[in-house]
Amino acid sequence: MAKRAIVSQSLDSCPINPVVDLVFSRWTTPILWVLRLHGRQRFNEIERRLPTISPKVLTQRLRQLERDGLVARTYYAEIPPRVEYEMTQLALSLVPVFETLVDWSEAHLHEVEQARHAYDEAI
Amino acid sequence: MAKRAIVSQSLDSCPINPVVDLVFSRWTTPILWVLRLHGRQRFNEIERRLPTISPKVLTQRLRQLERDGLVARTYYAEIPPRVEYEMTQLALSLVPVFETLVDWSEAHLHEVEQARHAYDEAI
DNA sequence: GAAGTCGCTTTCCTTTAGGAACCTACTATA
DNA sequence: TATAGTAGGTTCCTAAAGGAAAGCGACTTC
Repeated sequence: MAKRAIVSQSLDSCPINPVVDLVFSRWTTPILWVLRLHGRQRFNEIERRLPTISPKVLTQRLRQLERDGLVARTYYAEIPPRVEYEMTQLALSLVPVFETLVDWSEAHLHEVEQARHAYDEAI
Repeated sequence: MAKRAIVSQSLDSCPINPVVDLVFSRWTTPILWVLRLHGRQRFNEIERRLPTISPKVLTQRLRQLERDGLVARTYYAEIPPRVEYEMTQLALSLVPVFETLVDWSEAHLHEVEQARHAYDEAI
């Protein structure tokens, strides 16, 4: 808590840092992407579509996304229990942001590859 | 290396993941932001403007940004030595992306705050 | 002669994220 | 009886990131 306060004190000069922490921490964009592509779905469906995520981490990320208001969780007290996850309106408002990133990626990512090769060639 | 390959196998379904790794890994946006705000500058100037970064990490990040083609490094063999860093054209092409993030932040970040409070209140 | 400047590098240490494997209660199915 | 499926929780462990502090070479300043 105190550490976070000190860090943010220096990082607040970068106004996009809160959004980065929110949206671009590990696994959050893949999860949101899967939810966007395949709509409302259950825990195990998400897990199957993200083959390398462990259930522990998936739970952690989904809880965080739920707390941040980006994912809605619906619990059905059936047997066996059923839980469904979906993007919220707030998360949907991020879609244009993602599209901007996809556009940049398509336009410029190969330049990054070139730069890396050039850098590595030059030792 | 092998691990990275396995990970990307499952994360490539999220097409913005390479950009996220590139631009939104820790400290990269604050560094780019400082370079954008204050233009071409020296190592110690960046360090002073990011009070909590350690020189080791700043060096690591600058090298990575240089390799990725986002930052240009100019070395002057004077005594004491002088080094200047600046954004490349490639990095400047990211500015609209950053602005999209700032816009989203201004429009929606308070909703995230509200969602967190609501979640925490509900235990 | 001591200290400061610059752009790092090196070493050591702590923190943290994340993976693996196992566990839960309950039921339907084979 | 055994197995599978449901949505996770728990424990243990390791790899990696990152911070703190010291040092370096070559020179200038006090």
